[in-house]
Amino acid sequence: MLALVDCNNFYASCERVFDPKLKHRPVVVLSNNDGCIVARSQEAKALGLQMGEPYFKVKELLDRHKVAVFSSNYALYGDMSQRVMTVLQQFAPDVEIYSIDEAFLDLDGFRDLPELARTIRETVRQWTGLPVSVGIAPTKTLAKLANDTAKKNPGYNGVCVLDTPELWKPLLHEFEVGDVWGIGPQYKKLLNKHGINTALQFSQLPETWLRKHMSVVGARTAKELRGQPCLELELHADLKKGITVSRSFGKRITEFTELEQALASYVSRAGEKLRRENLLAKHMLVFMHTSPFAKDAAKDPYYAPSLSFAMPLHTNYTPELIHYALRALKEMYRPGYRYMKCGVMLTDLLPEGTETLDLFDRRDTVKQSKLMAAMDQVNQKMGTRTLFYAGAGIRQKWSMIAARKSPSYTTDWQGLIQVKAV
DNA sequence: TCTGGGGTCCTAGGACCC
DNA sequence: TCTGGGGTCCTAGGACCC
Repeated sequence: MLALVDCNNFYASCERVFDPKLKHRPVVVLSNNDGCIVARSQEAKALGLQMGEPYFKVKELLDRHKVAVFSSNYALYGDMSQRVMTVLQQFAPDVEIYSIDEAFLDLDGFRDLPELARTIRETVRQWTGLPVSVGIAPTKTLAKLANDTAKKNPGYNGVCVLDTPELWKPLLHEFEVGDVWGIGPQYKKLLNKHGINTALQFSQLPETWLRKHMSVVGARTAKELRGQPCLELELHADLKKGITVSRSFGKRITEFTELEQALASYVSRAGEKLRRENLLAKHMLVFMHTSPFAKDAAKDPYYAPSLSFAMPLHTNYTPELIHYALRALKEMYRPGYRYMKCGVMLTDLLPEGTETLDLFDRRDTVKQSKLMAAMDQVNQKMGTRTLFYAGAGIRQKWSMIAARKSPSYTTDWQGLIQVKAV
């Protein structure tokens, strides 16, 4: 048996932990650049606010209902996530951290699963302040479904155990096929067209049909709904395939030098990520684009070039990465466009020390990694951008908007919560 | 008029996830 | 004026090889 433990409205709940005044107030958290809504408290959902809804479109509604609005604070959410995972690891030896707010637990050999599920839920609540839901079933897909059921139906008190077909079959019959894990909007449309509306109907489709229309992935999902495990618990993350850093700008950019600064700082971030995981990259993709939402396409045309190339040698040395990225940028840049976003993707990754040595490699890689290590250390200790490349710009006029960010209560001394006796 | 077959590697695009 | 960011997996089709 597997458990899926999932934090309820994770980002919104994190904000609430440190500000009790928010307890019964609707809360929403915005994406980068305060662009759209990415998390909603229960009360905010009840107001009809949708996931992914652009902020500017619902601003008035938010004001009217006195909704508490936050820019996203990833330092806070990341730290709270770690706390939750640490608690979960006390309950089971094998835990797969699936995302920032959910984990699968291997419960083989455990007895009285409903009682265990309630204990997990209460302990996380008590030790971190965060509400979670627990779903238990023999496969990941069913555990997801159980979790979803526990979350959406108050009668379950946040816990749902589906350990026999007699328990899950009636639920499958009630469950919308589009809400099944692994079935997105496209497949939902296709399935509905063929008269498949419930998870139960889907789970009974013939293998050949599934393979033909939804590939092996769809066939696996159906099997999992029948209680046949196809997806293993992934206990050790395998080698990363790629690292991407991209951002929308706080305002449109037209100048080459500003693009250069933005790209250089994203590439620096990508370099940090590589080094943190002791990886080297060989391949680079640089991309940029103007707004796809432009009202007047004649005045504000869409332009979205990208350049993908192999670097001569594997590297994680930021100046080298910046060099190739800026060269690509220069090649793609056309004046007269209003750029909205750019980014870099590094692929062909290899753990440090496993790359083949090149006879003609003239780089002093020892010196380079010492320099990078020193820089990373300073930035980790003193805050990001304590040390940075001048090419990334000293005054970043294009940087992101985060007008409503809460303090980083748990990771920054300045953000430490203050309690006053009166 | 008929125009092989099978393998591998790469890329682009489409689907999904949080 | 204002629409996020970072991933994974699968398949089809083209290039190339023998």
